[in-house]
Amino acid sequence: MDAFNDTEGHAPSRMRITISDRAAGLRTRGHVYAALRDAIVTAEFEPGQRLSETDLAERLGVSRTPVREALVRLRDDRLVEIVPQLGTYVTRISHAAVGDAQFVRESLECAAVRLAAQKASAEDIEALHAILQRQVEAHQANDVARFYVFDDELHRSLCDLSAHGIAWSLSQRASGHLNRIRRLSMTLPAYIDEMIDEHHTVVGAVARKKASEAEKALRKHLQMVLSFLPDIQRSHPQYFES
Amino acid sequence: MDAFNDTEGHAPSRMRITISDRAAGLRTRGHVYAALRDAIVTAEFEPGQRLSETDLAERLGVSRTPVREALVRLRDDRLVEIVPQLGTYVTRISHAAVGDAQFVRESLECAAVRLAAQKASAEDIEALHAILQRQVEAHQANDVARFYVFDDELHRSLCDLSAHGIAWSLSQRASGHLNRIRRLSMTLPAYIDEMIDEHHTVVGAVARKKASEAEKALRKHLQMVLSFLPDIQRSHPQYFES
DNA sequence: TCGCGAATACTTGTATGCAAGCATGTTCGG
DNA sequence: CCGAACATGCTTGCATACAAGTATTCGCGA
Repeated sequence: MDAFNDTEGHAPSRMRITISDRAAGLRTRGHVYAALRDAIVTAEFEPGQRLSETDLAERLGVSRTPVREALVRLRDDRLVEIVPQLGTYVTRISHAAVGDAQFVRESLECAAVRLAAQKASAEDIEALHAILQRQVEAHQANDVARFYVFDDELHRSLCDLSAHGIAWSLSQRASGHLNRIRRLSMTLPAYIDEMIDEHHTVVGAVARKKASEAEKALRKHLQMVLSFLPDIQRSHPQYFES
Repeated sequence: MDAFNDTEGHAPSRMRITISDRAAGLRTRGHVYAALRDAIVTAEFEPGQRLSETDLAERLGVSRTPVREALVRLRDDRLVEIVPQLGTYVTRISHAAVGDAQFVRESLECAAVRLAAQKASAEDIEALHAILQRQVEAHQANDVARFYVFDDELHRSLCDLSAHGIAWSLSQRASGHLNRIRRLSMTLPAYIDEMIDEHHTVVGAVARKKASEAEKALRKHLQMVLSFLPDIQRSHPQYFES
């Protein structure tokens, strides 16, 4: 469960880890993985960019060993490609990888929301509405970053309610390519109102314990991310492969 | 995609890697991960057993570095628990982990089989039937190991037909606890006839392009593994936690 | 004989050194 | 002037050494 918890740092998205951080907490490995993943997902490390273990180790103030372990995990996430004796590269966004991530996310989260609709208690529904409310406030404050924080929190809560929190862990772990698109599209907040509507639809269906309705609404909602793809590919063609 | 390909060695399940293997292929890392995972899933390394990086490195004829990387991946698989400055332990089988694995497998494979039913060509169906045939022959020859090899092959083929081979990769990656139960139950071949029947039902539904039927049949089939759980827990109570 | 303390032998986490291989730049030859 | 071969500097893969911490065990004292 906490296999992925390390990675979703809501941290201020800074990649340079201060010496004090290292001295204080000794969980350097988790920090390195989180920092690198965040840097890749936010496109601070651009798709296609070449990474150097030595360089990363220096910039992070650690040795190559924890950097290597983090890169191996990121390879499992399909976010980097390690070519022996040649180099490590940030993967370019591919339609196949995006499609796979979308498939995994739909499969797991839709299955989870069905269970959530069956199991959710009144307090659970209350908590979901609270998250929705805070997300609306973030939108009104024009705070896009916070908006997406609560977006994640809502989806995670839905998975947790299914009693299979692993759905969210695996979904996030597999959604590296999708999240890159999502982050890149943060400058295109055209559909935000629509997203909020869809969130209300999903939570409403869960509250009324309509599993199939909730699944259908969530699936439609998840597929909206894909609508960003053409725009992103147009504005950042060098980030995509072939 | 090949992130997990390393691990599913149909290899003769031997854990000691010969020197020649090491000198010849330089993919020691994949070998180490595959060997350790196989040893855990086959209960050669028993649940609860303490592992030592140094010991494993000696037995495998490599250094601690590739062993460590393999153990980190196995930690993501929830097959080992690494306690800093204390030791690395093979996780005991827990109902929660089994339930999570079952949830993931059902979600991904059932979603995949729906797509498979829609996309499968005549040749694809033919290939599926061929696998079924060979599995029946393995059963008639009383070769339980081969039976399970073709079982995996069938499930993998169904996922591949969905054009999302990642479904099988992630499913297997997440099914460590389930596979341990399956391996332990290889001495209880009571339901094998039933399994074959269910396989035919699934493939038949796919052939007739009945997505919902295929999904329903596959779900029922997947849930049968859980019926092994009480027996296994009775015969190996020390493998389970709490 | 029992109890407590200190030393020891382990563990993992990290850092560093060495080996093998590829790419590029430079230099020498035609 | 152009081309090819060689040397250099980079990369990752692996091995090893050091550091920090814990459990156990052995020895000593009451």
